[in-house]
Amino acid sequence: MEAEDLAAALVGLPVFAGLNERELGRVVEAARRRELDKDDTLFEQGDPPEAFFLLLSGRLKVGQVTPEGRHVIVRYIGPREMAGCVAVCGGLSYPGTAVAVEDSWVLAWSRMAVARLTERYPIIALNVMRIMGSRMQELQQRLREMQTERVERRIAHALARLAGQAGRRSESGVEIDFPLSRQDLAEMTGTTLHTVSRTLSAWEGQGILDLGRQRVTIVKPHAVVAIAGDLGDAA
Amino acid sequence: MEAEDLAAALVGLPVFAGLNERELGRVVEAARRRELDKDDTLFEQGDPPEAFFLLLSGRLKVGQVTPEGRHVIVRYIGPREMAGCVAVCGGLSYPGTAVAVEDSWVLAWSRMAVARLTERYPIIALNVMRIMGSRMQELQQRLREMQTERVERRIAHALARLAGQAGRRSESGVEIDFPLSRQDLAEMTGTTLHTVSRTLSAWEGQGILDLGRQRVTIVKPHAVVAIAGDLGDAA
DNA sequence: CGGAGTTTTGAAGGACGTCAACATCTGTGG
DNA sequence: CCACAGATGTTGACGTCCTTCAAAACTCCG
Repeated sequence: MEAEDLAAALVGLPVFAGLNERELGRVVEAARRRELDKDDTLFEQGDPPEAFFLLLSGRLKVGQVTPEGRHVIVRYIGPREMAGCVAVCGGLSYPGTAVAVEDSWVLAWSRMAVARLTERYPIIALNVMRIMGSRMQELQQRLREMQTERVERRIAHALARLAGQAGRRSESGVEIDFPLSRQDLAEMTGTTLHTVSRTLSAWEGQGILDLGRQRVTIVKPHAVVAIAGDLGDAA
Repeated sequence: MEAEDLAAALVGLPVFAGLNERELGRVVEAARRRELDKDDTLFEQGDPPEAFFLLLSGRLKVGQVTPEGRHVIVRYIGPREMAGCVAVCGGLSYPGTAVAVEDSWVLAWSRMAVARLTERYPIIALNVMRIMGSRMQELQQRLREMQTERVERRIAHALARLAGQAGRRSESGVEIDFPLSRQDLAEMTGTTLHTVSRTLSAWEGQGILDLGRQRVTIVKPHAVVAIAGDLGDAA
């Protein structure tokens, strides 16, 4: 990919909204490109934040490990999304570990480059502020779900969110477009892989889902939304 | 309180770090002061975000209500802390409702004033970015707790956090310095007031706490931290 | 003193985690 | 090409943490 193409890829991104083409070119020049193979680690929980990333292609999984060794998935990051922004915004370390769940390409700006860019183009700081605001709303919503909702609903919510982020229309419905295990879903929703397995199996029995190894296809999206929403059953 | 005193009150605040006294004066001039009586509402969930606030004195409770009518407390805000920042940072509405739990004073900047100030003093945007970064870390930590920890520990965590934010040394220990009901603690930790009552009573029996109506005093802070940390019992 | 809000405590039931065993799939190497 | 190991997924039984339901005691305030 050439520099011009990269700049083109940045057009329309909320982070760089308000910059013209030439300015985008400058921004791209300050970045390094980096390729990640599946299962490669981009940054590790606790590391000093050296860079801020933008995902060009592929998909990342950001997770945390508790002192007791329990794994939690904070979020998945798709193409044209940022990663590492929390840490670079003044954090002392990355709060989580980012791993590629597919082969991926990222753009990386060093901490210094970020400082220079935000100084030169203050609008970037405003854009980041806006994006972090919406991420905080998202986090607050998940926190509320965790506090008030049953496991079944939380799983439905997670599936609905994933379908929105990474859903691909297939012949039988909407397929989550990256390898997603029962364990992953459990770590997203604060439950166990057993409960996830049971729940998904039940839904498959009702024709709502089509399941495979590390693969979920939503056959009846409306049913999933209904479960996530407020209806207890959705036959 | 006079304008000069207000400017003095702003010195040392992370939001306005990097501004000199004269600039702080300008910032103060752009704000309106507002008094809140106990139980007054500062802003309501869903309202369009009209202003951004800084708490001068007193204490606010930010909560959300789910579509099903369950209440969740997002956070408490103490003196010198910001409120409404998520919404003003590009949100379409306030994500929660802010209510004064004590008589309070706030400084309020209208949305337009915020836009003018961040344009004139870009460092403010950078500061806000930093603050939001640390708040996001805090939120992620709570989310992790909700997913991995038992109720008992979550309550201990909540108490430890509150003691840090609003603890006042009294003769018998550290007292949470504002009215805090069992229901409030339940809404912070995702449980019921019954479970909170039972848990706190047990701890009082062990001499860890001293309880009253809407009042909690931590007699043995180390025991609370131990429960929150990793030890199952703390006699 | 009355009444509303808060707190305590008991009992019963259920949602979900834990433990255990087995099935299935994938990739690797002989 | 097949066998095997390791990862992943399924399912059942059981226990328990916690919610739900219920009732009573307590505290503050007018």
